[in-house]
Amino acid sequence: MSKQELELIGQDAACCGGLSAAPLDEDQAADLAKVFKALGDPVRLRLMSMIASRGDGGEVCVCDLTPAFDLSQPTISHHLKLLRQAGLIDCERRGTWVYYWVLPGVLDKLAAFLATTQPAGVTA
Amino acid sequence: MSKQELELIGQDAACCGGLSAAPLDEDQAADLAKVFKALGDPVRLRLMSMIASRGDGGEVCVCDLTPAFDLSQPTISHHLKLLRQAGLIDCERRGTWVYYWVLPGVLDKLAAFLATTQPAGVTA
DNA sequence: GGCTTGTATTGACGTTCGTTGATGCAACCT
DNA sequence: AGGTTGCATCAACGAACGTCAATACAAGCC
Repeated sequence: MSKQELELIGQDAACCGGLSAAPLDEDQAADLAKVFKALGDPVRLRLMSMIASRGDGGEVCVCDLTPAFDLSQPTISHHLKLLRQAGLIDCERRGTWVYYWVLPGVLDKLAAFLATTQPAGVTA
Repeated sequence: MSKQELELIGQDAACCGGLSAAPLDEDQAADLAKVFKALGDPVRLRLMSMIASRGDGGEVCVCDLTPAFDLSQPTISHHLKLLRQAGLIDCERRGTWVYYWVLPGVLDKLAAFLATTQPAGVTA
């Protein structure tokens, strides 16, 4: 159930000094744009927020997410799939229900990528 | 020349505790999604990076941005307009040329919004 | 004035995206 | 086994997006 994420925030965002450090090359830009594009939809942003606000290691059942929107169930499922393909979240089926959580470190790596003041000691 | 930005990263991202603090309401999500959508294109990400890497208060002439892409001049102009409407950059015409710069604080506010570990003393 | 250069806007095109109803699959319960 | 519930996938639709050629605008130069 959990496969095919991008795992690009590790190499690109963390290592290469961030958006303001130096001009991105085409590949870095293409990879990172996928992540921002995934966050560039109100429904997906709310989904991310609902999942992320469960705290570290927290999980949310799809059955708790869907009723918060005026959208059909396939639409929510589609947005969750996009977030998963962007490497932001992962999921697991337990019995009848499917639980989603935020992949650890992803949001902080993205934040570090955007920040203009680079945190000390990130050279490694 | 400089008008019609969003200026939403001030109210939403900074004040309301960030993505992981609590579920976003629809309005916050809609506003912030516009910013992430603006960053969700490889060309616009590279443009942002090229402008932001000029440092604090740094400016870039359009004539330095356009030749870095295999795209027509109107396309670059269009992407710059979207970044400006998202409240990320601003511009000014000086003589024949137009210079762009990153609006101060925007990237750091976005980074703070994404970070799961909220920086201390942001309650005000 | 006209000519040239740099940038923005317009109008059109093909592609991608967001959404839905219908359907399929997985797991539980009699 | 059959029936029910939760979630994913499929196929199709309109809307939004990225791109371009053509055009318009602004400023400098002759």
